Amino acid sequence: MAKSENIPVPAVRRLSLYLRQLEAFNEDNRTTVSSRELGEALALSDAQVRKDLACFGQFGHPGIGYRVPELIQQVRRILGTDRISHVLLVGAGNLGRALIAFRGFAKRGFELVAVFDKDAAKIGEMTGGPNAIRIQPLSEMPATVRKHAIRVGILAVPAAAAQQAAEEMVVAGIRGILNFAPVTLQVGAEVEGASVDLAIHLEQLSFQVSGSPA
Amino acid sequence: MAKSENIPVPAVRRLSLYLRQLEAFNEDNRTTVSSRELGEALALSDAQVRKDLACFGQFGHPGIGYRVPELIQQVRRILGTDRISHVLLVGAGNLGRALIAFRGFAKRGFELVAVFDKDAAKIGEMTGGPNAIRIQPLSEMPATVRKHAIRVGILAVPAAAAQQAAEEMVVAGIRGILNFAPVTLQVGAEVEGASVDLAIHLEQLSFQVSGSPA
DNA sequence: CTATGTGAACAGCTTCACAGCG
DNA sequence: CGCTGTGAAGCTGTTCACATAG
Repeated sequence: MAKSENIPVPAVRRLSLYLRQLEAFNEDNRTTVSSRELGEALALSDAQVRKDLACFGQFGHPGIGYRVPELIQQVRRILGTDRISHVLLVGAGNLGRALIAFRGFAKRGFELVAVFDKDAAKIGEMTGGPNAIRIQPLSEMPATVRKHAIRVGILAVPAAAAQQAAEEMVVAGIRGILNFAPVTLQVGAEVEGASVDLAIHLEQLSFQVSGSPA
Repeated sequence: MAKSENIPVPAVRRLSLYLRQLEAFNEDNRTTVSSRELGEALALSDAQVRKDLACFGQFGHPGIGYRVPELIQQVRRILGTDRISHVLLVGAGNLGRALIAFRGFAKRGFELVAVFDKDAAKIGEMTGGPNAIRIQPLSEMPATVRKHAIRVGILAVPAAAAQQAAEEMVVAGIRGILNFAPVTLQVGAEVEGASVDLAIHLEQLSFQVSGSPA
């Protein structure tokens, strides 16, 4: 039975990995999978897989394992990606444009419906590449957020502009920010933040590669 | 004194955050910082900051705090970024090109010195934008890795090509892979891996935004 | 016999609280 | 005094081992 409280944060992170792997199994027409198989594909123990899933309900079938399509549906429901979520982007620079062209979002239940930039020269311009979309001024953000019921936004502006842009996103009604700028955003507790800093990931690898013995 | 063993993985992750914040303080010409101030800027407790740093040595000065330039130097040394590290990129698609144009690497001690792609049509082409660089065939990777003493590589190819590309990187001598493809790479224990999956980060935000009360 | 779900044991990380130094 | 460094305590997450179900 679902332990509605006491859900470890790491378990939620792994839930996304389970979903990704389950979808891979599903495309290979696997119908069931055991906790051991799922764990092996993700370098986790079987017990870990079972404990994580047990946080949210009883999805397994003793002697059988987990039915792949069923579990996919359940995990999507838990993560809130069983319906399409509208997402916006602030910052149409190099990274922002790469994100617009990225086709991986739709597959996972996200649709990029609006792009904003501070630079007046970019406003109104259509971005190139696939999924082209019109760039709007920041002033239109509150209305667009309301219109499309957007809750999550991606922030891809230079470090110096990030804090202010984040504040404008919060004012516009954004509840979760995926931040690509190399700064720690100071936002209220009512807003969730997640950061991706490319240089930091390289640093971590650098440490691991230097530190481990040959 | 440095506890040369028993270094918590989370402490190493935070080390990169400390460095980033210290550099921000340094640009504001702050000369010293206390564990409390450093922690506040990163939403961590003062004790956490002290414990983390104490894993690697005694850098603080009682009554004063930490001297900013001194600590920056120490942390860089620990992370292995006190010298420039050469990095390669596999995959010159949308994301790859955005990474090539990204100026944030150099500031943190990384230099992108080579780009590889499987697509014969792209070979030899110079990428556009800043930091333009020639695209090489995968067959040249082993020689280039040796020539530039490259240890870390960025993998930015489609999911279906990622595993094979990763294996070629390992054969070429790469020791750490930063993977942007939405798959779990199966690599030997002698190779370090780190993954960035944009859809997964959005999923996590989606969960947090849905799950928390209004 | 296979594979889940789960209490109990274990390990690891964080917080606390304070001695000690400048 | 202010602030670090650190043992001890507390807490959270993981692994183990087994009862249970198909």
